[in-house]
Amino acid sequence: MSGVTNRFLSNATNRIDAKSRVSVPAGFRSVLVERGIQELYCLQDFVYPAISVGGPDLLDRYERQIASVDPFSPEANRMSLLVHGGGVFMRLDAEGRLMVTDFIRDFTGIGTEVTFVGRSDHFQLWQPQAFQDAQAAAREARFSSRPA
Amino acid sequence: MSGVTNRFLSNATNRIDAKSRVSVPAGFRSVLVERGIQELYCLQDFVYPAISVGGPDLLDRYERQIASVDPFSPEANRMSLLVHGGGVFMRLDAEGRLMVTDFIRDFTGIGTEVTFVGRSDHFQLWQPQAFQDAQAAAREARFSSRPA
DNA sequence: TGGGACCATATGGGCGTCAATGGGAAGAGG
DNA sequence: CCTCTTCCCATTGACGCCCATATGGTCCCA
Repeated sequence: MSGVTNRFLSNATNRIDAKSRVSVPAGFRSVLVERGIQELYCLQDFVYPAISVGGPDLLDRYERQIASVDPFSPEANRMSLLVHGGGVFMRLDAEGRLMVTDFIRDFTGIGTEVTFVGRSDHFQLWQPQAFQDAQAAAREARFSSRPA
Repeated sequence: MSGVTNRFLSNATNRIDAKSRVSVPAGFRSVLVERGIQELYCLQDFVYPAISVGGPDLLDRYERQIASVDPFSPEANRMSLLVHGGGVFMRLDAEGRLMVTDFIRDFTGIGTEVTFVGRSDHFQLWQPQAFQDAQAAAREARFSSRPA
């Protein structure tokens, strides 16, 4: 079924407080509950300056990929460096907020606000303007000729 | 299963004090406890300028790898030189710190700070900047095939 | 149909606990 | 006898856990 509560959809922008916390949009939180996700696995996106956030299954998916090659190969070493060394587990506080660490700030350029972007089976953290730009660029590339 | 306390994940950078000690991140320490690891086996990574740290099982795994290739190959010879000749056992002190020896400094270029990098079944010690660079390079190289 | 009670989300901040760090003193080894 | 290491305790700063407030929207009822 294609209900609304079991997928991460749409986007929202929230403010970061003085303690570097930001509320995860309520809609996303209910998806997390729906999916029984408590531990959040966070990883740098491979293409965009964004942090991907999902359940442990997100990590599983990458690990299966690693397992498919020789574990001692430089290839596997490189993947593990990103997936294991670059990935972080986080949890939300009682109010459904997460910490915006330097790890997240440095990679995304996030300053005072975070744009949450649904990606179906996970969601992402973006610097608001970067998200606008990337979306505009994606639109541009897909529908090549369109006057603004 | 992909619990959080039974694998080494994510990364953290800690300072080395005047006595050349550095705190192992609390998260990593609990994984060590979880796995019943007391003696730490350390050796040089085959690819990167990093020291790999794990339990005695880490040594086992490398020995099996050596055994799986032609024992007279330059490859096996080289691996044995590193694994058997280059490996070191260490222990943590009561506060969960380890000594940063010259063996570690020389191979990694570590100066005043250490970046601890989770690698699932073991973790690594990196010079902070070297880790940043290696990760950026790995991301650049990306995967040959990507998850759907 | 307009007003108001009610509710959920987002946001702000206090406070206790624990990890990270620094340094002193006792013990082992050369 | 001197140095290097190990054990122990003190400090501090970050993070988790808790409760308080604001803001916007919805529903109910007059």
